[in-house]
Amino acid sequence: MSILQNAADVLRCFSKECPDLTVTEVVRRLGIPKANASRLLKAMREAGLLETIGDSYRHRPGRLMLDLGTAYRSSSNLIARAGEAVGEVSQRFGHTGYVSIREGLEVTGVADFPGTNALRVVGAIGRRLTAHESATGRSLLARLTGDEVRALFAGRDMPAELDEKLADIRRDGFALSSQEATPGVDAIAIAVGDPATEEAVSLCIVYPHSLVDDKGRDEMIAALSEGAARIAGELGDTAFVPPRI
Amino acid sequence: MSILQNAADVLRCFSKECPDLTVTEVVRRLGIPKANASRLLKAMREAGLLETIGDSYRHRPGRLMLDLGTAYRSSSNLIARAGEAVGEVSQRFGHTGYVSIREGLEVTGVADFPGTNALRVVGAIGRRLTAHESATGRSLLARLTGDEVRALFAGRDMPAELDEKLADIRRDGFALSSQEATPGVDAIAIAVGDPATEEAVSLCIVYPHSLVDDKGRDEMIAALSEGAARIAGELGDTAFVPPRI
DNA sequence: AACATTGGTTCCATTTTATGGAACATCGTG
DNA sequence: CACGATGTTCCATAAAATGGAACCAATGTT
Repeated sequence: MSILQNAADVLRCFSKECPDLTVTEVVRRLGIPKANASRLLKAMREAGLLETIGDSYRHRPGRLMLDLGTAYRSSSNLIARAGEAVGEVSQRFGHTGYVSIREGLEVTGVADFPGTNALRVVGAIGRRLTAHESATGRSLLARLTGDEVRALFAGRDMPAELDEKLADIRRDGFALSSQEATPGVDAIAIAVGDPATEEAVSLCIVYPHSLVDDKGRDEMIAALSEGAARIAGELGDTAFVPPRI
Repeated sequence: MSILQNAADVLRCFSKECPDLTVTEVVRRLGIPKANASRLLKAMREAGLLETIGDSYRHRPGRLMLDLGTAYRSSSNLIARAGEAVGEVSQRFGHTGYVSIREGLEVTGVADFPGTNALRVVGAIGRRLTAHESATGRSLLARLTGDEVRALFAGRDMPAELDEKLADIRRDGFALSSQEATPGVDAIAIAVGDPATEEAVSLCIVYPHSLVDDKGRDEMIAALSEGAARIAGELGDTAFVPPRI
């Protein structure tokens, strides 16, 4: 197996929750011989893929990785446009907004906008959610056909009401969640895609349930869908369903 | 040379300005044989370090890299704290703020806060600045001794007035720039370090020159230095100079 | 329609690296 | 000081990367 694969496996060990690793932690997680892990981390350090924290044994991703995240975002004008649209809505209403992408049954935030209200939802970026258990994930799943969704669940049980929920999203053009992943937190999500690159992103606003009534929610849906519709129009996304409240 | 080194070199080709690459672009930039580049990119793709955009020949950093940037930020509680402090100041005054780190004679933004004023400075993150030609860079250089700074310029000419400028920063505890990197844009920067990890970051606010008078500027210096002083106190940074306006 | 041009991949023998088990080194602690 | 936990070095073997050239495919060009 290529050493690149091993290096990538090491990198995959990092996350917001686990921001640094030692040689033995890598050994435990990947089940590789200690000697390999030691040399691998050393080589990755020398290549700049990792760096040590202070002069301790702890390793974190190299500084290089910061730039790559940025490059990723600007490589996709879908993400850039989506970020712009969400940023506007986030600022107008003061609630936190983010843009996320799906990979299999997981969704990850790629951009976020903190929101300005005193009571706001924080920390969306870098957190992984299960696609079918969040509005943002379902808005992305709804872009697939029923068969494609079932294929994603190959092996696992597909939640009973998911089909129905996705049908609703396909009809309405937007997804909602109320106190689902986090108590007291509601979310609105609308997905849009770029046919040229076959990417799709979800534009999402999260807000405290207690702070927003139906009217406020509908205003945000309208604002978000205006942004999404503009992007869909510009990029020629035919799968986009103009939201109807 | 390890293939990791080559892979890292490929990754270093990416930036905000160059968010995707083809095989031949890599060949041109790195001067390696075409066959190697082709196989290297393929291996990196298979490892998840890269991905292709749509079904074209263009490559961009893998999705993985997004998470790594996030991990990097949360690996350093200095960066996290600095981000918090800058975020508060940014929001209070509506101007863009960012946190950056120095590496040799370059500084890079690691976190940014867009600012809410209609007239604001955008796009700080991922952009590299020359350390001595920006307030944020000089605030970091001022933490070094004169000899250390001269060592950084080994070979190159060290700008004549830099020594003097850095002395001022060491005395005042903050750095200013007025229309230096960008016409019409001023900046305030204060550096703070974590003795435990030997990291240092700069807290910086950038704002349109035309929008802020001396009084407003001093208020921002005060707010920023309050945040910086709190961090310095908590982490025990003895090199920190409490700013005096 | 034949022909260069550009961009990418595959093939092969040779050279360079990675592997994993075990011995060795280092550090902090009871 | 001995212990346990962690990280590094050594070695022969197994597995890679290398680079030159041939090959493939799409795109313009006369």
